[in-house]
Amino acid sequence: MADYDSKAVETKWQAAWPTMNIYRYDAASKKPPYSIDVPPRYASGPLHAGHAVHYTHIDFAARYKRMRGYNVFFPLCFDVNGIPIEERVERKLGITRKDIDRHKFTKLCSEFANQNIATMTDQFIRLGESMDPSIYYQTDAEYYRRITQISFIELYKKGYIYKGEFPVNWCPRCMTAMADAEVVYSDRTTKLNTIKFYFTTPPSEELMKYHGVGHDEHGTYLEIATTRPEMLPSCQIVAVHPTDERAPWLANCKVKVPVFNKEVSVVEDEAVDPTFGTGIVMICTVGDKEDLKWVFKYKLPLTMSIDEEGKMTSLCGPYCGMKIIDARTAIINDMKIKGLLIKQEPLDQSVGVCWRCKTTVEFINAKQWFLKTIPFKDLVLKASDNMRWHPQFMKIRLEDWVHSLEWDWVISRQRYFATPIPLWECERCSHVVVAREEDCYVDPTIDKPPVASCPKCGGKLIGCQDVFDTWMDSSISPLYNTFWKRDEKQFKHLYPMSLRPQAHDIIRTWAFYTILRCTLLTEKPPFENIMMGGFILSEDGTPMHASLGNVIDPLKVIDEFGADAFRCYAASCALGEDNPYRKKDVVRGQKLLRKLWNVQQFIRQTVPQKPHKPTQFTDVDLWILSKYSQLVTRCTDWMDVFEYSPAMKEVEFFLWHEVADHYLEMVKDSLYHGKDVDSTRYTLYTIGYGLLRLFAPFFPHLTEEAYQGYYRQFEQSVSIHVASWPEPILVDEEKLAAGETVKTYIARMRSWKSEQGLALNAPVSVVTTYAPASEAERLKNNAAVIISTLKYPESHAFKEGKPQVQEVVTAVDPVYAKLGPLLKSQSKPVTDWVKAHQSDLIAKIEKDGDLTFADLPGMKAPTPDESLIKNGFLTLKKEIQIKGKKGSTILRFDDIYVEIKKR
RNA sequence: GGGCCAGUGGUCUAGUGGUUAUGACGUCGCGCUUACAACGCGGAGGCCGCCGGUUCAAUUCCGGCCUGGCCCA
Repeated sequence: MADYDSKAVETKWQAAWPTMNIYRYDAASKKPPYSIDVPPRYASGPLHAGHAVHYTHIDFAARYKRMRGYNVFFPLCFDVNGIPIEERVERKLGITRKDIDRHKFTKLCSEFANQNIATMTDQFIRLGESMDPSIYYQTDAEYYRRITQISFIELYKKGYIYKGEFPVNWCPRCMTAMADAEVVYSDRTTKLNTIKFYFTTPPSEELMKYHGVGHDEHGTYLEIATTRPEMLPSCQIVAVHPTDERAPWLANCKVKVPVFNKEVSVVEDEAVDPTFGTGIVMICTVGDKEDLKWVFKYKLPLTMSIDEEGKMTSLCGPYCGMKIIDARTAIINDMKIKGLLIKQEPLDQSVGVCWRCKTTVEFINAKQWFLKTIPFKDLVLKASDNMRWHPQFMKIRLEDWVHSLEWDWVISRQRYFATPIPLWECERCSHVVVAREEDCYVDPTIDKPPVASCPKCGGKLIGCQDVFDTWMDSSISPLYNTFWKRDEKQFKHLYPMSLRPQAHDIIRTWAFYTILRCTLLTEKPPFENIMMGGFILSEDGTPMHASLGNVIDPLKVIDEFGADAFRCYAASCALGEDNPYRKKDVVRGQKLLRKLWNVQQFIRQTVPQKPHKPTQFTDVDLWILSKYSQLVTRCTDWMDVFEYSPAMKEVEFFLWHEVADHYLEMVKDSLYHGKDVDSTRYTLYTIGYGLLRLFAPFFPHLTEEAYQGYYRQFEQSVSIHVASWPEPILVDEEKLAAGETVKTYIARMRSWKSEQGLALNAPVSVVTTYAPASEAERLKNNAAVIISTLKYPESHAFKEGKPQVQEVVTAVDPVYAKLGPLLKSQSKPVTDWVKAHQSDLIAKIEKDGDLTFADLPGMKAPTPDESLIKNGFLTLKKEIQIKGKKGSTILRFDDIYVEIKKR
């Protein structure tokens, strides 16, 4: 029979499945829905191994639920808005978005994304994903953006949207706002300048004894260290830590900003680092993110000393119009001349820079649109409590994030390639006119407002130039998927969705925003289960980065080993944990596939027709059917909680060891000689078909090939992927025990034969097997199987008891688990004494047969007469020292003795 | 600096309050046996990250530290 050819088989079924309609969500179906809120893949480039693993995990869930009888909703989808795509396009064409027409630029972005979508769609197919293209969406399409806009309008009507001023990250060279994600950090050395802030009224004399306070001919001053002296014009406040020894004297004092002579107060604040500089900090609008927090906390005016071009503003008096770095030099020089500079020292710091041009990022104040978030913390937390998190601990991350939120969500971006904000503003009075829901999708940079002029003052309405943050699109995926605002019946049927799968790095974004927005709009949490994938690292345990050249291309792996083998690696990744790429698990997959294929070949060859249920079963058949039933139960439990690694491991172990190594060897001879074939063929068919279905979510290609090539002719389902998930059949405890005894007996004899250089089926002249009563009974009942498997002579006999051998006790071992709880602190001296007096104890046992606590000196025995060996406080190690009859060899394992005629 | 997760034979990994720790890949030895030599049988290989604490008993529970990952400052 031919070897398994993964490449040919995978290609074949990947081509056939789309025509078979087996992965379709059927809106008319009576089956319960199982809806998956698939992460719309971001269209900036092809998938890497990490994405491939995540989507494969989702596919496991989809395939499993399909087999469990659900009408599975598993859309193919892509996320196509936003800055990273804009930037890829700019880089590719060597332009900035401002160089060409706005709408031409977005068209280029669209084309770029669509190419990536085509590539990724092909990748999904080659991975064996069962996504449904009939419910396809991409977030930049008008049908999707329409829903984004409607969801915004609904929230606007509820009063949750407002316009406010907010500083944004700004690159003065590229002249653009940017998301935090675009800011990278760079280490550089700068100068820390300690400068004088004079008190406007003389402070308490007692303050003079502390550090950081000085006096000269101009008065008393505070020493403040700063790396940004050019920010002095926007200095609003000075802060000291509340536990600082100077704080009681300093709080509420007034000091004068050097050079600019502006009066500011001193406040106490926990966030001040008392060990940095002089322990006193000046707070400006806005130097860095820490300043921003203070700005909000103290409600400081958002005056800006730097403009959009990175030049000093009119606030800066004589320095107005200078570049930042020139202004810094000039101010330092002026302070030196006026004696305001105490010292300059070098300082290593990490600054935010533009990822593209490495210019230091500044904060620029701009009018922005916000969605209220702070008032809804409890709403989000409650919604998350009503979802099942897998793994559970990931919920903590969401909770930490929600608790740490300090301001509302800025949803506007000064960008092009995203969903337009559907509103117009009056040129004259700033009155806002929002689009009508029925008009969406609208683009206010092109489309006319719903009213000709401002309803308030009659002024001209200007279309909003801003666009939405991309998370505004992706965080309504559950609403888009469930036909919200389009088909009320489907929406009621599908919402909340059954499962949100995602990675843990976007809990604070995708998970948080989705829960927030969907709950605000529907008053119900958006999903019932949330499954968190971990991070896939490179083979050496470091993160994959294009720049490090350690990115794993899943297609290369598939070319070499096949998609099913790659999926084996994916299944071996524990949920929620970071996993390095493990080639060995792909190799393991390849081996496992081959084994599964070969076992299926064996069944196919020995079971020509679907067998009827026999009236009588052999013991080993009942044994393997019981094991199989237990396996089905355990595996189902794992699948239900998205734990694919142990699920597959259990099935793998059963296939390879219980079935292939033991069961098949036991039944081969009977099959070849036509004994008990009804029982065995039925059993083989049952576990063969069952195993194939248990493996189907993991290895969709091989299982389909094996199904179509054999089981299909006897079964109803057009594909194994719509066959029903196996059910347990029977668990017979007595046969389970009997089967284990037989299996172990055969395995031991088999290893012995192998050690002797004998093949498993080489004849061996075993005369008698002795075993304790219960085991002898079980072995005797299965004598035929044992004799035929191990090739014993027909004359071999199973006997109860022991042969005539001499047994010697070689060691007495304490049983810690029994002795410890009884003796507590006495257990160590006792066990040590036992170990030290082996020969005495052995002699006593040989004389009396057992020991009691009274035999162990130096201890207070709670029950002095208790038999220690009989009651399991001590165990004995024994050895056979003399053979039995002449010309025989005795083998022993546990209490079983096997007498073999010497050759 | 903070939150969460992980640290177990060469590599990767499972798991447990009971002293003899699971499996895979690799490696070594032996063996072609009518599904499978890409297979079978066997072997070697571990102070379960480090330091303390709780306990009769800790790889497991607690605290601290170190290293790596994700997120946030």
